[in-house]
Amino acid sequence: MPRRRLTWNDKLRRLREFVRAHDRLPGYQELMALMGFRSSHSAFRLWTRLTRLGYVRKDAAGKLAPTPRLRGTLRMLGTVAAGFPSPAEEELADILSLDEFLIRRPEATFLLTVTGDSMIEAGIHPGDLVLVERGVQPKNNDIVVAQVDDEWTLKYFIRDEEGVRLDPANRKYSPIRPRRSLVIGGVVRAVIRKYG
Amino acid sequence: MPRRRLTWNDKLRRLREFVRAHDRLPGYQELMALMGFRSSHSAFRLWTRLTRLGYVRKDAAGKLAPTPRLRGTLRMLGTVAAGFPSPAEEELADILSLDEFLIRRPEATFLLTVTGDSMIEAGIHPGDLVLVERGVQPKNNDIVVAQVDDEWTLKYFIRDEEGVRLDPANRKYSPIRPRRSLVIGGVVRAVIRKYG
DNA sequence: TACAATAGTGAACGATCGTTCACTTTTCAA
DNA sequence: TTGAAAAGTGAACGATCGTTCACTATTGTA
Repeated sequence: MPRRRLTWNDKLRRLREFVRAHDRLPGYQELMALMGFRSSHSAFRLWTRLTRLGYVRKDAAGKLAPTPRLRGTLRMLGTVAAGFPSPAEEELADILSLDEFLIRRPEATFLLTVTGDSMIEAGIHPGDLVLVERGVQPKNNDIVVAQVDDEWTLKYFIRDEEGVRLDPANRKYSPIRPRRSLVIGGVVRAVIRKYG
Repeated sequence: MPRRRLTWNDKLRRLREFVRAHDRLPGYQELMALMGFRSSHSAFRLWTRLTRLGYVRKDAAGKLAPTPRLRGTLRMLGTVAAGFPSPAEEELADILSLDEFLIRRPEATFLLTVTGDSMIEAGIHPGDLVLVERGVQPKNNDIVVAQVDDEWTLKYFIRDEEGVRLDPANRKYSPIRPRRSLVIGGVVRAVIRKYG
C-alpha cells in the first residue's frame, strides 16, 4: 500500500488544527507524525517552506513562531450583500486575529462596558463594549472616555476656536464645555457588541 | 553588587513582553537570560510555578504552551461610568484575548462587512463588521445573514405559528415571509465597529 | 533570633531539536 | 518519454531542552 502523500492544503490544514489545539507549533517529532514523514529532514524542509511563505517566522534566536496567518482564526470575507462564497473561495480568504486587527498598543488598551445612552445615535448602546486606548491625544470627532463633573461618560471630542467641547450623540443631552478640569481617560478605538 | 532579585510581578511582566514580542514562549536559555538566572533549574522551577498558577499549560506531550491568561492582551475593566481604576487595580483586571472571547467555533466563523441599513435600529450600521457563525440553527430573535430574493441581508430571525419570518430593524422596510426557499448563511454572534 | 518556607545554584544526563550532506522517489510539463 | 524540479529518506552531530538530585541563600515571621 503506497502511503498517500499529503497535498499542500492538507498539510496546512493539519498544521492549523495542531496549532489551534495546542497553542504552540509542533516539534520535529510531532510534525513528522502529523504529516506522516519518516525523516526529520522532511520536517526541516517543511518548516523552511512555511517560513518562506510567511506562515511561520524565524526570530533572531533562530526559533520558529507562528504568524497571524497561521494562528489567526477568523476568515475575512467580503460584504453581507455578496453573501457567502464557495468553499474554494473561502480557502483564499485572509485569515486574521481579532486582537491584532483591533489592538495597536496592548499594554494601553482596555475593554469597558458602556453605561448610559449618551452615544446611542452613534450606534453605541448600553451594554456594548468599548475598546479604549489610553495615553493618546484625541483628534477631532474621536469618541473619548471623559470625566465630566466627577462622572465618566462617552462623548465626541471636539476642539474649536473656543477650546474643547464634548458632544453627546443623543438629542436629550447637551454639548459640554469643561470649565475647570478635563480628564480624558482614553480614545475609543472600537465598539464590540456580543450576542448570546 | 548584590544583583537584585526580581519580584513576581516583574517576572510575569517580562515574560508577557517576551511572549508578545516573539509569539512564543522563551526556551530555557532565554528564560534564564530574561530573569537573570544562572541555573536552568531555576527556569524549570519558574515553569512549574507558572503551570501551577495557570499561566502556561502542559499538554499531553509534556510541552508547554501559553494560556489566554498569559498571551491575552486586553484588560477587561468595569464600566464606563466607573472610569479608570488605579494602576494597582488595573493589575488585577482579567486579561483576555478577543478571539477567544468572541469566537466559539473558529473553523465556522467569518467576518463580513455590513452593507445596507436594514438593521440600523439595532445599532448595526453600514461599514460595521459582523462576526457570523455558520452551520448553527438560529434561535428566535437571533440576527441572521439570510438570502432573500437572491439578495443577502441581515435580519432578525423569527419563527411563529405561521412559519419563519425575517424582520428588519428599520421602519423603512417590511418583515418578510419567505415563500419558496430560505437560505440562512449564519448567525451573527457579534458586531464590531472599528474607528480610525 | 531562629527556623521554616521560598528562591536560587550547579552538575549531570537522556531526549529532542535544528541542521548538514548525500541519496531516492514522485510529479509534471516540454 | 524523458528529464528536471519538487518531495521524501536516512544518517549523523552539536546544541538545547526537560528533568533529577543535592546543596546554598534570602525572606518573612513566631
